[in-house]
This record gives sequence, structure tokens and C-alpha cells, in this order.
Amino acid sequence: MSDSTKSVYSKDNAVFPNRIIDLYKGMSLDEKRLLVLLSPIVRTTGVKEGESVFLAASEYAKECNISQTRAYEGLASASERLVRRYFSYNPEPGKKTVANWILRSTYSEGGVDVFFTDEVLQMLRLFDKHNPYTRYKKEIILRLKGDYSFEIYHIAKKNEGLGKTDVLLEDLKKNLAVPVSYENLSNLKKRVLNSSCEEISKNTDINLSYETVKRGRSVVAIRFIIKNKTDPKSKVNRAKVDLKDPNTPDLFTKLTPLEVNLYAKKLANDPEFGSKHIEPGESFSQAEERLRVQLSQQEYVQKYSKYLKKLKASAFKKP
DNA sequence: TAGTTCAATAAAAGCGGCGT
DNA sequence: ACGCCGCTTTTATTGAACTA
Repeated sequence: MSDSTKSVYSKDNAVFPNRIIDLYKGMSLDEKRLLVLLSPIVRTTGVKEGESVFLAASEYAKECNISQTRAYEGLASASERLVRRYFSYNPEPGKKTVANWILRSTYSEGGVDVFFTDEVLQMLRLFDKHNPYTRYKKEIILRLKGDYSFEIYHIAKKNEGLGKTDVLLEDLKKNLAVPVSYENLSNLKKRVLNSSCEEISKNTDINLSYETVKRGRSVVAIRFIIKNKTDPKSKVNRAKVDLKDPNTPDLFTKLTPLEVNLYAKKLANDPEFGSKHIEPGESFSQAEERLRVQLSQQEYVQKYSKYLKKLKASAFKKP
């Protein structure tokens, strides 16, 4: 691993300018993932318009924690669809510009070459006080899978410092490009807000909730409440985190989120584990979901450590 | 044999509608 | 506003097959 990058932020970070109004709008999960992964590559290399940035399918699979098979298809379709995708931004107050993300992309030899426009290349590099930006660890946002989770997480990180933010309902719906049925607020809550907040709180570095802001009787805005789980300013949360590992008996007291995902899946499909710890009638995916929650907690990691060790051992030896 | 594609299957999202 | 049901459509996952 080389760390010779001259940029301020390491390759772990995806950084986007706040001028972009509708980042991720209308994108499939694969397109969002691709964009997040390309952001640091663009930032840390000097490619110009006419030159491409390359992402290998194998790397895509690893970063997104998906199968190699899925990665080929995801990457191929993402690179194709991204060509037709555009975003809008305010070059100055009162003006709105619409622009394409990329000029073209070619899929070959197990990866994609993506050609960005100069405009976008600049946007993905220029970050200072005149060009406010939002930054997050790509590894964290890539854990998200829900349809609007990337968008909501982006909004949350953009306003993390404030602890909360109000988004006009109309703006939210427009910038998320939600289907018409979401004009019905209960649908919007159920399928966008609740599910995204839940997924984000469960899987990322922030706890996210929301409440409605009313004018008269009608809801005009959504107020997102954003709390960083490890923010030293909030002592309550801090204490919880510190309590987590009073002692560290072995490697398996604490799993990284990536490992949680990986082992939840492996355990759910492991026959020996299943015979003891999976209820009859519980599907593989249900078990996996349950394990994902449980494996985030130390007590369960220890409880299942026997199986985890077995899985870890078999992962390293090539049969 | 690693890398890739494909087709079948499973799961989740979308969407209206209904009762409370 | 909210939760729940059922049907349709979209997306993800898997294992087997192809190929260079």
C-alpha cells in the first residue's frame, strides 16, 4: 500500500461538493457504489478529460462485500447507466445548471474505464471554504443497500455538525426522485424515511432519526436528527463505546462491520451452526439478518466464537 | 483454472387498497 | 395517520456452464 498521495483526504474517503443538489438521484445501487469508489481515485490521481479512471471488478466485489459474480454484472450495468445520469448544481445563487456525470465508459477485462468531464473532475477535487463539501468513509456508506439510504446518509453527513437539519418535503421528494405513490406521506415514511434511518443507524457511524415539521396541520418538512455514535461531545454515547471492550480475550470480541456482514452470511449458511442456532421455520435470510444484529454485540460474538473460529480457519486454507 | 456469463430462484421494493 | 394485505415488478444471489 502506498500512501504517497498528496491530497488532504486519504483514499478511504468519498468527498462531494455541497453545490451538487441531487447527488445519487435516480441511480441504482451499483451506480452509487461506483461513484463512491471513483471519487477517491479521481481525487488522488491527476487524470484529465479524455483520460479514464479504472476500477476492477475484483476490487469492486471486495469493497462492496458482494460476490465476484454480482460484481461483474453490477459494474457492467452501472458503467452503462451512469452515462445517462446527470446531476444539477448551483454555480451561483439563483442559477441552476444540469450536467452529465461522465462522457463515456468502457467495460472490458474485468473492470470499467470511466471518462469524466473536466467539470466533474474539478468538482471532485476542489474542496475549500469557497467550495464546501461533504466527506465520509467509503467503507461505511458502502454497507448501505436500501434504495434511498445513500441519499439520506449523504444529507445526514452534510449536516452532521449541526446535529439536525430541516429538509422541505417538496425538495426531498424532488431530489430523491421518488415514485408518485410517495406523495402519500405514510408511504414516504414507511419506505424511505423509516427504512433508511433504521439501516443507517444500524450500520454506520451515526444514529439517525427524524420528526415532521408542520405548518398548520400539514407536514411541510422533515427534520433529521443526526448523532455521531463516537462523537466525544456526546458523553453518553462515548461511555457506551468504551464499555464495549473492557478486556479483549481473543480476536473475536469485536468484529468490523465488514466482518459482521461476512460472518452473518457464512454462519446462516453453515449446517453445523444452523442445526443448533437456527430455528425451524427461520429462513436463511432471516437468520442472516438476525446474526448481523447479534454479531455487532460482543456477547454474541463470544457465544458464537467456536463457529467463527472454524469459519475463519477455513477461509484461509485453500482446499 | 481463474475469470466470466447465464438462467433459475429467492428476496425486496413498488403500489394500491382497506380497516382502524 | 398508521399498519397490514396481496399482487406485480425489480433486484440480488446462486450454481452451473462456458472460455481463453
